[in-house]
Amino acid sequence: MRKPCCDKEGTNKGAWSKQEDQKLIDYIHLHGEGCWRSLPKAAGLHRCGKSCRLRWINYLRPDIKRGNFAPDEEDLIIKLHALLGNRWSLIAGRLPGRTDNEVKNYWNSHIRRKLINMGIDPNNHKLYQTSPLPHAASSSSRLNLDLTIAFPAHYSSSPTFTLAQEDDDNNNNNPKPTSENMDESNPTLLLFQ
DNA sequence: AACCCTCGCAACCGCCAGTAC
DNA sequence: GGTACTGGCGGTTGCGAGGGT
Repeated sequence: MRKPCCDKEGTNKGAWSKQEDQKLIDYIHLHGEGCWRSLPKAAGLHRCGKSCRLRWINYLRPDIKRGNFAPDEEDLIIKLHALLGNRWSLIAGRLPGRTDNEVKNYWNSHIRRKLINMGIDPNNHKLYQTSPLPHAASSSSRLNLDLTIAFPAHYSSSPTFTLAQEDDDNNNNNPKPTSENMDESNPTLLLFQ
């Protein structure tokens, strides 16, 4: 049996207090990131190591960009999601200052709904066969319908843009990156640099 | 004013891959 | 090669805020 990542007894859960944040920041400034399992004890925090890591990565890190996503960031997320699927950490890696959790939340709360309203299946970026909403057909007509994948029209003219892989019918809604298409040298992803 | 509902976001959970022994 | 440990990831949950009735 796998041991739990931490002793659940005596560890705090839920929202972090300012004091806890400060302890974590101070400790990482002094000792750097890493060894999350032993960090809570060393830093005097009654938290799980995983919880500390998450708090630092998603909220306390100094290089985090907070606030609304710019339109170009949103476009990039849509494009990357079409290529990579729900690989949020990879997508976030292409968005400086954004975290995987933030991108994931933004996708689920904003972009996903937006695509659905446009008649686009957010899972595979294809137009719905039968529109889930009455106005979906007219909305989708604003897109370039020549594309199998329904990217915004201004991407369709890019001569360098190619799909990582074709969707083989309905059993592959979230194409996973292969070692080949994850390669920095792959022209598919070079487009986004 | 009180209640209900929806939404956005922070945080948790469980699983998996990599690594050390 | 097998096992244990750790970090990282994606899915999901829970809570607070804000809007509507």
